[in-house]
Amino acid sequence: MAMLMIGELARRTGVKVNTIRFYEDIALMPKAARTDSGRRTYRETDVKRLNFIRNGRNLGFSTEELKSLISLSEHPDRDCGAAAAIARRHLAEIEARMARLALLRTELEEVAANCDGGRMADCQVIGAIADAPTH
Amino acid sequence: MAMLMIGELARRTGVKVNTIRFYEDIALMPKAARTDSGRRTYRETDVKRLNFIRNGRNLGFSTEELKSLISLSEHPDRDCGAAAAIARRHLAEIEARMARLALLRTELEEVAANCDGGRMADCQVIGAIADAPTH
DNA sequence: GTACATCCTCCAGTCACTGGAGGATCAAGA
DNA sequence: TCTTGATCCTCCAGTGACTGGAGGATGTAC
Repeated sequence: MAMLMIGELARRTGVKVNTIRFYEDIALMPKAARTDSGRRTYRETDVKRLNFIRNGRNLGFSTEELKSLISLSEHPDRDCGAAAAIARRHLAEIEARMARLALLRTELEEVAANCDGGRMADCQVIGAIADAPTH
Repeated sequence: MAMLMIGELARRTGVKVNTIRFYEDIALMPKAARTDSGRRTYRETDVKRLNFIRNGRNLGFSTEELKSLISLSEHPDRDCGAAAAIARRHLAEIEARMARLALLRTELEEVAANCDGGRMADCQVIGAIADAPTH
């Protein structure tokens, strides 16, 4: 089983070198083994874990959520309800964000629509923001 | 015309005291006049400006965008096309974010749907994230 | 006089990185 | 053996938009 240097791990996963080191700092990745001269070395399990992390981040999970999910997955005999709960909570957040953005878009469309390039003094954009509904 | 202390300005606009000071630091609000003992004082124009800022932030404009909009609005004879451009660019960003979130929701629904509380070893959530499509 | 609210400045923390300085190590070629 | 260039190391500052707190000064009401 070949050892990888951090640059090779970065290439294989698409995660930047600095980011991998950062993940080690916050304990999202385990402390890497080192060569005699102090360079980090990695194995296939690290490639898998980092891919999991990258995918999770792409799905919008926070690093803390990913820590929980990884820690859960390391106890194969436990109940997986906790993992499902994290995913569902996350989904609810996304739905809330989408709803908020949809509202925002409607308001902004009104703001943006009414400007036809007159003088600033009559600018609908400024006026619309000044009078925007309070949230 | 009455002078306001920072706490009263905060109460009137719903913007926190610390945040008002922060806005002054980044020059989104002008440097406030001070009393002899060094306390900030505000006038009605500051209430209006801060309301504009709060509304703009609620609409998702960045502080830099708001600086531009305010600076534009201080030149009433200029063309308002620049203000409209900021609003339209912002709208486009929001639409892009919404599209991205919609994709994400679909993927997450799949992740979350398949878990019925079995053992972690068979957990669909973990598996689905591990195999998530690469972006 | 004293209690309490409010104000001040300065600083650290949030989240998830990113980029760079300054220096060590490694492999390959001349 | 020497040098070049790539890669690695640690440490630190910056991003955006605040938030919260320490420690101390000031203002007001009783």
